[in-house]
Amino acid sequence: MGHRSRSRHPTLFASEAVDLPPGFHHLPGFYDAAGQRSILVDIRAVLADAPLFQQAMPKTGAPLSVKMSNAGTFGWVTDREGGYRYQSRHPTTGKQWPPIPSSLLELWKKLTGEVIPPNLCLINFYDAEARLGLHQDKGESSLDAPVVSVSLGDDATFLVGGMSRKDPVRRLRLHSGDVVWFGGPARLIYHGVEGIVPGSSSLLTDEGFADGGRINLTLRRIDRPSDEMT
DNA sequence: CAGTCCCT
DNA sequence: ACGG
Repeated sequence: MGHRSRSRHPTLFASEAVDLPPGFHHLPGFYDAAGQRSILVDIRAVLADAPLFQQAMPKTGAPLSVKMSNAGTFGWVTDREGGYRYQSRHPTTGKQWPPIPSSLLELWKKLTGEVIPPNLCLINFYDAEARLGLHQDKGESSLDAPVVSVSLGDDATFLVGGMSRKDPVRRLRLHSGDVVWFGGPARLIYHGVEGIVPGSSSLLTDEGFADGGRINLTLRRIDRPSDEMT
């Protein structure tokens, strides 16, 4: 530790200053190590009650590589027969989703200033092979409310597009403890996850997730469940 | 169209 | 571009 070796290469600063779309916010290092562990403990308890499960695309039945679960009044669910929808019960256990941990409700209020709390927390688990193609978070009735996202565990290459599928896409490296949120003009922006960097964080393995990986939490507000939304 | 596959 |  004898000398300062931090790079001050100008292009590094330039790449950090990537201009993101209006309404899209990246807060690197929002949670310190203790804060990350605290949320992960909450999520581990949620998952004990509402285990991760494999979802599938509407009509084709193509499986999603990201394993998911939910907390809140509603959860995001998709399968071949029913398509994208919000429902109050876990598809395999039949139980209602556990409540959203208070730490995440506080984050939502602190960040967005929204008076109405989120009622859906989607839990996404990425193993070494998991990806999530470019998509829009639509279907929610409340497009006024933003989407808030917390990254835990391994780094991810996040894709930030535009309002059209063919708009140019930026890559954004997300680290454990980062928070991203988007609303207003960015609420329907195309986004996705190109992949993770396996083994880049020890948070999950330290907290008992044997194989590591990445957990992402997304908070939203929806007004009602739905049978299908494409 | 939150999927996979294949091509310039 | 595809098929569902």
